[in-house]
Amino acid sequence: MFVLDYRSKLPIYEQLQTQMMKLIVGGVLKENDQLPAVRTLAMELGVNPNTVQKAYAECERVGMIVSVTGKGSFVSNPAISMQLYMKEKFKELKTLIQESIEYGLDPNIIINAVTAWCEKGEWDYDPTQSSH
Amino acid sequence: MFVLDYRSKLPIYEQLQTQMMKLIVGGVLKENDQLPAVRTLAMELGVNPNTVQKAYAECERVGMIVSVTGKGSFVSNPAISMQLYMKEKFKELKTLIQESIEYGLDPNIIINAVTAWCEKGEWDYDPTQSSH
DNA sequence: GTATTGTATTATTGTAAATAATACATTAAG
DNA sequence: CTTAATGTATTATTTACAATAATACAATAC
Repeated sequence: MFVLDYRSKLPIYEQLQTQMMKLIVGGVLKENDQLPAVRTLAMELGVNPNTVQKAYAECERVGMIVSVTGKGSFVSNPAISMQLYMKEKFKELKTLIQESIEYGLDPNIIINAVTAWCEKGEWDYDPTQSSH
Repeated sequence: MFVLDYRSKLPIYEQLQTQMMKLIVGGVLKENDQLPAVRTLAMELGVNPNTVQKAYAECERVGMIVSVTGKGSFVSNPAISMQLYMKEKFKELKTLIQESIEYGLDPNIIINAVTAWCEKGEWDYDPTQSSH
């Protein structure tokens, strides 16, 4: 269910957190689906229960899951999670674009690239190649 | 010349590296401009020479500066650095957009947002608000 | 030859992630 | 009510790495 990269600079708990959020937003995990118990998942992944708990806690903090002592952890409303995810992604996107423009990238080239990628599905489009 | 945030999660040497690359790509530093000596900059910033050296080494690794023992460190061709920067930024941008779409964001909404931001300068535009 | 510069090495310190080992709290099941 | 399973919290330890400190070496300019 989860894939960990121990060589990554990203902490394990962040990797877990990110992947879990993606599963929720991507619809793989449905509303009220029960997540593996902290100890169970820790066993499966070969990590410490505290590490899994940290990931679960962060997911709950942003409202993507709900954890209840004695019962377990459950996926909350996917629509709301999707909203959270969208907001986050658009924030990242805006920051990246602002920084790019601030340091000299041509806004029109950015629009052309994004359009080619999103509208025409031309994922091979490379704005740094003059052939376009 | 450089501003360090000691509370940041980013290591000092990465902050230095990033800021130096921006100065080069942004045209503040011209071709063949000599950078401060490792020891000098370390003194000015109140950090260890090794930390500065690490930042310089990384800038040289990607070809943005050239360091010569006994002479100093110098800005290399800004056009090439800009190319490198553009390639990197567009790679990040594509990855972010692909991931966003993969997990449900509407490609048209992305295009609209990017267009509003880049073409119209409407940095307040929020694609997650229905008022638009 | 001396000073300045970049580079390399070794040891030490500080911080944070991750682990380990428990303990406590709540819920479900019997 | 007892037991098991669950989430949560705490403390100590280990580990990794950034950063420092103190040198040493290498190449260049004067």
